Amino acid sequence: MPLPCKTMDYNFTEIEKHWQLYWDEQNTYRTDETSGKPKYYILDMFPYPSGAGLHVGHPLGYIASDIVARFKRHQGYEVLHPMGYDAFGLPAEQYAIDTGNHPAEFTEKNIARYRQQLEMIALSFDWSREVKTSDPAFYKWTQWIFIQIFHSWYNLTSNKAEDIKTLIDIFSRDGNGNVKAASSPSEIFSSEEWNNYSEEEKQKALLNYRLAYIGNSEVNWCEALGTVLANEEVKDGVSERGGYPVVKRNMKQWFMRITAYADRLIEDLNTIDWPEAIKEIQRNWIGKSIGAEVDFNLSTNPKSEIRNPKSITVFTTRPDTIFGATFMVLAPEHALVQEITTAEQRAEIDAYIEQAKRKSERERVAETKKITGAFTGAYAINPFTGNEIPVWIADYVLADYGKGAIMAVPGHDSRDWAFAKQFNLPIIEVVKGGNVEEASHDAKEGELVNSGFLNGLQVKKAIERAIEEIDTKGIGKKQINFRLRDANFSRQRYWGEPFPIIYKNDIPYTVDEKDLPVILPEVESYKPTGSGESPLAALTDWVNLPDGSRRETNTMPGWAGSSWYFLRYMSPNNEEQFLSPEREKYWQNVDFYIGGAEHATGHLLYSRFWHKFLYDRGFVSTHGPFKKMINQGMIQGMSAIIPSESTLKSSENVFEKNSSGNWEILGSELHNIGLQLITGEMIQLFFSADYYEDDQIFKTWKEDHLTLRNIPIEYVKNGELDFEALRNWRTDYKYACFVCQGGVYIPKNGVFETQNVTNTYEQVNGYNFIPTTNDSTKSRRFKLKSEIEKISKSKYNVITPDSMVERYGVDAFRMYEMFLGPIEQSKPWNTEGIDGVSRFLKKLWNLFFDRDTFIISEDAPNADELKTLHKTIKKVSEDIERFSLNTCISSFMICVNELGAMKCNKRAILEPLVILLSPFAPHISEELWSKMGHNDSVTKQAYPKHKDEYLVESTFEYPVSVNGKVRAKINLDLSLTKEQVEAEVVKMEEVLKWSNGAAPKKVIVVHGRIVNVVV
RNA sequence: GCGGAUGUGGCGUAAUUGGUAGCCGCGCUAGACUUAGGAUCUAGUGUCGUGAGACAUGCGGGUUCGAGUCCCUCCAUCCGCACCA
Repeated sequence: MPLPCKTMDYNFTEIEKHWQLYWDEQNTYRTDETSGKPKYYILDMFPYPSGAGLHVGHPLGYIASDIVARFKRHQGYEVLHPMGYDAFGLPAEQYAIDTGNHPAEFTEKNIARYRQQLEMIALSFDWSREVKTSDPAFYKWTQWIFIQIFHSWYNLTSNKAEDIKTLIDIFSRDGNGNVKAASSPSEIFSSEEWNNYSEEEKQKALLNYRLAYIGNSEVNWCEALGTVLANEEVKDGVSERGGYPVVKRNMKQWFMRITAYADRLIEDLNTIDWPEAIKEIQRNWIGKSIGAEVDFNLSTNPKSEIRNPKSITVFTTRPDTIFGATFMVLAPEHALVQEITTAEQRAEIDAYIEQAKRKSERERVAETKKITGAFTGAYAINPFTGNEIPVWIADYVLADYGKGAIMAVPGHDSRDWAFAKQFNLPIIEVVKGGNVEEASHDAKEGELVNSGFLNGLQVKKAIERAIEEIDTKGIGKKQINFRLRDANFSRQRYWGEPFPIIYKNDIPYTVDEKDLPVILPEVESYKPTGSGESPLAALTDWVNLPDGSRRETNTMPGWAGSSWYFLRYMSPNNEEQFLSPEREKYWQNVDFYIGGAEHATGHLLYSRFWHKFLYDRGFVSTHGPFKKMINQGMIQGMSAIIPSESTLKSSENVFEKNSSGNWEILGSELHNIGLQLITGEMIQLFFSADYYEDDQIFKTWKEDHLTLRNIPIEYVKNGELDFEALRNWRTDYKYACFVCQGGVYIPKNGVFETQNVTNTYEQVNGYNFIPTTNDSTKSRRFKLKSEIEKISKSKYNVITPDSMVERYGVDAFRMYEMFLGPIEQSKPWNTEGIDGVSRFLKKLWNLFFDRDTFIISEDAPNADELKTLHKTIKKVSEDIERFSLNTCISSFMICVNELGAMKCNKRAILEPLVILLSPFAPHISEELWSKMGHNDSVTKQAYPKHKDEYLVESTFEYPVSVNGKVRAKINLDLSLTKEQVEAEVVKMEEVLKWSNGAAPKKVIVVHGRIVNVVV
């Protein structure tokens, strides 16, 4: 059912409307697991529906994934290509606080706008699978997964998460003494003790082992805002919104024991096809370091008050440097500090601890370079040298990493070195290769010296040897540490998933699964309570249950829903299970994931964590959620920036005639041209970019007088500023004048009168142009300075897909987005280039028309036509596979240019071409397909395959280079051997000319490629 | 400071394995046509030079018959992390 197009005009608006309706009615993009085809799951990252809607940067990844999805359908795959929304989050909450309206209202409005824009650009999503994290039908299952995590523990022996029941069995049989689990510190109990525990005591003990547990943690507390902030809301120690001070505050929080998975999360990175950059960020974030734990005994030095010598355990990655350990440093919070501090040093130590505690986040950040510390008075014994070494405390040692204590090796650690210099502690060289008097030698290479049995060994070997010795002596062991911390899972917010948790006597219990979901209740006020609790805490009726128990009032963080949403798409309407097992079996996991790199340590890490947990517990069958991933680059905006002067008052004159008789605009001393404003209004001067660049006087003047102003980019067309549009933009621009090197454009609205210059007026495009110089080299064009910046409302550089679609159509827009360059690269959006693809579509359309008549020829194609087609099929298919979509568009252009030159309108060529193009430009393809007499959709056709036989050449024009520089060409039969080619080449006039007739020293023939003659 | 990525015409880019650097498009220049347009078509367009030619892929070296591509040094830009022992 083609549109009855009577003319050869390519009317994209009608065509696109028509076919979108058709696809909608036919359910063309509905996914069907029962098709029996092989599966392909291609996913876009979950968008947060912001109030601003989509700009041209957003659809880049969506269009790319859509092309791949359509391509895979043509290839016979059943494709899952869904879309939904990460609908909980801060902007909606902030909106609610500001307006008093429900955040759901704001969210719904934004979702509607997103949906409308996404549908507009013909993304082939199966919309029947749309999900929203804020929908109770969805978050019921987020809560359900939380419950599973809560009822699980991590068994280090089996190296996986297990049902908490298996732990309870172990406890009742053997107690916890021999349990190897990822856990919080807990007291040792026997099976007998366990069995005699009350229910409450049991629950308390189990909480230390659960994968979701309650812990005390420092949160970012912002007093001025009366709320807790997420890390990403804090910048340099102050709140991102408002810039108020943020301090650390200890609060009870839910945690996810992601650290249990640290090693598997780091190891699995080697098995997935993700961008190296993301994998590297995750590796650094998890921060695996291999080293050793070593005990240092405290000295019984008479100066020390220690009666029962104890030891301090440190973690080090450089056990080889232990002979160079000349002092120790503990974190101020270290448990032993109080115990070992001598009476003499107590005051100093207490003062140091006190000031370290008081430091706000901001001060801590600001003072990272200041070296502080205090001596405890205690000494430890270096187990290898036997020397007494002083024990210090300093806040450069972190309490929650390793053992919260280090052996300081100032010769080979720059932080220790700085500390030693500051407090005059000894520095010993133990690895050759630097000068430890001047700087520490941190490099992990060199030969050991001053190190007893390690002398002469290289660092790598020495590390192994030192660990062996530490082990033999029984003072420590090899140890692996991770930088990764357990993930805070509590938010003191309203707009998030409520926890399925009820407290009885302060012990958390999960809500019965049959009572899920725990619905987010309505509240009176969305404002923070000021006490650091979520707004839910104010709902006493909701919080307090009749039996005296109470609900958890925190909500889950944004990443809860996004950690598993990709699984829900497989069976979005299953009311009985979070995921239908048979669907999981079919879809498994995401084959190809496209999105931004900004989620490297958030969503992309947490998703892997949850997925692994679900795998351990048998809910999914794959190790990881996303097999292959690509990060699309950011599209930047092109901002128009104009220097402007806005302080001129009407009473002042603006231009003046200089001694040589030219009209000039000078600095503050300039004024006084024979032009004067008569209305008494303020005027605005805008200056051309070349004025700005070239004029020295102007340059100095601008410092004091000019502001660089962003103006709406849509007022710039083909590099020219639309004066009228700018003047109408803001009322204070009503009398704007435009100054360029050669003169000034003044609006003809009669606001100026002239003195002595009446005759020099020229009428230009509705403006009075007043030349200010006789110098004809000075340009009369008004040029714009443009700058590449992030797309944002405040820069007036937002371009919406809507405006592009209206002017050029969806197909042109889609193709242009891809044409911009490689998908991974960030690049600026420049609307001007879209004409190129727009012309391409018209040229393609015209291939099918003879004047106004649609004509398709049934003639057999010739060799050239076949070659053009098959070359294109080959290139496009290969390029989609390697995700190089910009080069696909080039190939299509070359193809249509060539067919146009051949005036080809043969069905045998154009039919495959239309199928080939349909993933990129689905509307025009569908229209042409149906015009060629087909009743079914082009989207259902098999993708063409190229045939090599049409591509083979019999001859090749060899470039002939002499000493590596191409000097001539020669057309030779490809059947010639290397020797035959060489014989032909050496005879060539050009070659003889460059070799002065002498025989070449050497001739290199690369068959079918190039010939190089060395003379 | 550490780690990662990227540097090619006026602009976006191409060159999949070491083999003709600049494909495709924008812009620009000239011309044609005309219903005078935000249309279409033709030719040209890396730089210098009248020309032969020379020089050109951030800078400087190296390997090679041959380097945008491989190796070394440096520079610039962007993005992570930032006292993690």
